[in-house]
Amino acid sequence: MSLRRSARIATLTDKNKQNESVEQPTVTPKRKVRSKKGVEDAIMTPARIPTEDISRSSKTVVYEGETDVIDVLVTPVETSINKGKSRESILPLIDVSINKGKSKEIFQHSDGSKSVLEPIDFSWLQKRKFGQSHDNDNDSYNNGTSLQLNNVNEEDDDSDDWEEVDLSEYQDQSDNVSESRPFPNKTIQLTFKMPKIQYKARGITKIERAIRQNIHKAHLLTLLAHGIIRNDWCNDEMTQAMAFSLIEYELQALFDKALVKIDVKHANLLTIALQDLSKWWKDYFIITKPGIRNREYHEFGEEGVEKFFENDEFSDCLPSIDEFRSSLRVGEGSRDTSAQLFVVALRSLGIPARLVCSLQAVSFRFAHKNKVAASRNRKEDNDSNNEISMNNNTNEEVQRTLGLGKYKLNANRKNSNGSKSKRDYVDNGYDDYNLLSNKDTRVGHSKKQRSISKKGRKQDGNLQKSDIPPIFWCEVYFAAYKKWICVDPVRALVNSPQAMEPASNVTDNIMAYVVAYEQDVTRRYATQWGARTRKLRVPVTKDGYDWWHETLVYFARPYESKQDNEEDAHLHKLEVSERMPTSIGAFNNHPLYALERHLKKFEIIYPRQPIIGRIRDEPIYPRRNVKQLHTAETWLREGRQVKIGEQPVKHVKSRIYTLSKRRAANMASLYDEEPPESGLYGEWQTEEYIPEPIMNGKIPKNSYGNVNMFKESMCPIGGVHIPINGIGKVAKKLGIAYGDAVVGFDFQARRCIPVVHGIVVAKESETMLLEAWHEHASIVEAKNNAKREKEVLARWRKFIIGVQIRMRLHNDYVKFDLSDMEEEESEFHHGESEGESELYHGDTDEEDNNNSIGVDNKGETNESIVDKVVINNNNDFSDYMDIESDIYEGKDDVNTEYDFMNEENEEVYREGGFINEDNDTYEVFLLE
DNA sequence: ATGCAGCAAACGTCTTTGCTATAG
DNA sequence: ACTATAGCTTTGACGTTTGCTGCA
Repeated sequence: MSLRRSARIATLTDKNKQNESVEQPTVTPKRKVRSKKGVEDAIMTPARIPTEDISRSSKTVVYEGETDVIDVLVTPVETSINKGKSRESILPLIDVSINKGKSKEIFQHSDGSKSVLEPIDFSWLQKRKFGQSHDNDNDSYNNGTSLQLNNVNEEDDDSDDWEEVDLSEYQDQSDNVSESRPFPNKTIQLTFKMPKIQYKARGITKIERAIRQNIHKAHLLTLLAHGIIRNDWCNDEMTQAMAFSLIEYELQALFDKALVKIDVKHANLLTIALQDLSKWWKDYFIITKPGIRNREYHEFGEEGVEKFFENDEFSDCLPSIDEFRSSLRVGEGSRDTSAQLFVVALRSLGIPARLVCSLQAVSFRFAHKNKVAASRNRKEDNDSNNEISMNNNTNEEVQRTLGLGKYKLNANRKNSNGSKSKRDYVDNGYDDYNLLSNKDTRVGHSKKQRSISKKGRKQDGNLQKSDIPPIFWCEVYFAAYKKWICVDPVRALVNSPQAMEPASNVTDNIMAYVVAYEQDVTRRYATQWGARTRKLRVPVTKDGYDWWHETLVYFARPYESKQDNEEDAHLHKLEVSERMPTSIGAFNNHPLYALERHLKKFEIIYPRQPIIGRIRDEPIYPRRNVKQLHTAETWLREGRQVKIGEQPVKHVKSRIYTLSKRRAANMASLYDEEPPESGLYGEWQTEEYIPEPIMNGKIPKNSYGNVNMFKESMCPIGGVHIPINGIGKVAKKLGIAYGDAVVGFDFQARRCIPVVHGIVVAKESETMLLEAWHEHASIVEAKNNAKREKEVLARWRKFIIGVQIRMRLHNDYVKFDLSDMEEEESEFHHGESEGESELYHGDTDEEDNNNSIGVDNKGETNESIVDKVVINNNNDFSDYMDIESDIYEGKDDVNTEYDFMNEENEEVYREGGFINEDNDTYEVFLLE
């Protein structure tokens, strides 16, 4: 038996053909089919069948998952091809779909070889013509040993891809099913072994990346807002007063002294004062919590966040400024609060101090899978060992969360010696208002008031002396240096910006955005700005949109101070003087340095001096020497031309983008020609395109008979570009020499199509041409208007005649025959209307205006039963809305014909349309 | 354990001047 | 006979980025 298929079964290797005819079980007697020998060995190549097509089609495809059975129902399909251009043909089709929508499947054959199975392209199939008569009908019916797959055009020369399929093997089995009709139900069952191929987990999609980036941005904004609020609190007079009263007089005096004069000597004094103040602060303020920490993405959405917020120990939650003040009063809180209150203290002393925060937004980058897994495992381990080593776990967890690195928390938290002295200073009953009025007595106050101990006060020596970089710290402006100097009160560090940057392997403190309210000062602290830090921030998009910059502008001061300018200059200097990266990879896309190995295809280093360093013997060049190259054509596109005598500085293999080029390349490869290369030029080798002049009224054209007008500057000298499409015809008519102006290219279906916009003519003919154009345009417009008017009137005429016919039918057959309807109708007709008079609208000629269309019945049709129909667009139909809505709701069965009275007691006939309430128009359905 | 280089996969950019049949 | 126009063609290649892996 045989099977008629229109599947393309092509081969990868075996090109031998076996032309065996086959019996046709379906409508068409037999087809010639090409495929590879043996179904089992068949390798199906044609690809790209859209899976939707398969699912929508009537043909049946059964895929039974692990059972590896594919049922294929062969259905004869009648197809008309090419809109009647070609003969109709009948086309049996097979749908083969495997693995639910995967576009490409790999099949393992019995011999172990793998091949790609590509489903059948039905649209392609349907376009193939099938011959209606077949020479070998008898043969095919008789021997029935081979399966012939489609190809209809037996004479077709492109048959190389097609092979006969010997189905004898397969047929032996299926013969048992039915002798006379081998496939009574036209179902074929093909059995394949499922490929044992592990598909790699898909990588990160664009959407996932966008989601993460948005989460990152949202988180940044909340952190930014958090800092703004805390900074506002730092400006609170009351809190400042409280802080001021706490500071010992000696310290205050020291600051007063340092601020007397602006010079280096006094600056040194200020440094000392700051150091002393931080030492004092370190003693006064006890850190009980670490404050904000960076969290990994996977920790969100799990129990991590809730745990984080439930456990007060890890959060830095101060609901209002009251808690902020009380934290100052009590002298304990998170490390963040400590830094913030220190800013309060500085500002209370009149020191210009900025609150600095390294925003810890959850990263939008994707953690390495093993890292995530490791961290999860660690967590699980902890959970499972909970009972056994509760203490250790707590410590570990706390340690991890706090980001304390190698610092071990003291399991036996005792109130260490360090806090003893402080207890003396704590005063729960501190009176704010009292303080305000008694600033002079503040020293006494503070000393005295710190004598009360506070029970339950926790203090951890490790938290106090931890030397890990902070999240919050501050900056003090040194007028003498014209610089902002960083101060970390917790570690009593002054002017050690490098100590603020956490190690790159720390995960819970990532320095990417350092904001000094309100300035981005990241570059002061990030030592590897170009190589590392930059990549942690929301990237600037291709079109130059810098989200972070735009956001900060929104929050920034409306004015720019001199300090800001100085700072910008300083930060820029820092960026420029950043130390070189130490790894090869870090040079890739580095803003300052470049290696030759990272050059892109259209880039070159020019000039190759200076070499500013070496890494593993590779010279390091400044990034500014990396120059973009283009082909001569591309430069022309930019309105530039290569200078005479310049040679390409680089050659690259040219890529083939268009069909014509592909054909040319294929031809060339036949002759073993080398693939073409294109020469690249740098901008320094080019000059502004110099257009050719118009000589003797002749427009200079390119080899395609056009004028290149990629830029307006490319217009031929003495010529003018008239960017009006269609003006070429006019020029031609007038006999004016012109050239089509090519302004660019469109690319579709792998074809390049020049975009012509207007023409180029000699300047002297411009006026004449434009006049002719206007004339031409007005003629065309008038023609079009006349045409349109004619069409409109024709439609109205048709409509009105239709209405008249309908009315007459109604009156003749409905009204008089169905007496019970009459009553009902008459309601709508306002009691008027009997027979023809219903539509008759007396002498209304004078009522016609622009808003009405009156059509006189000139007896052109015998159907006419009315003289005039008025459609008025300007009336307020709201009065009729009730009736209209009745119609819409189907309360009225005869909802096609009504006439109404408008305000002028004028009948308005409306039928077959509806009122558009939105724009108060009456829309008409023209009944064909 | 850490950092680096190379690998693999996904994403995104680059492309740079027809032909034929039919209707009017 | 000539001109204008619709429809058809074939469904990309490869450079760059980025996460992953293995090695030193």
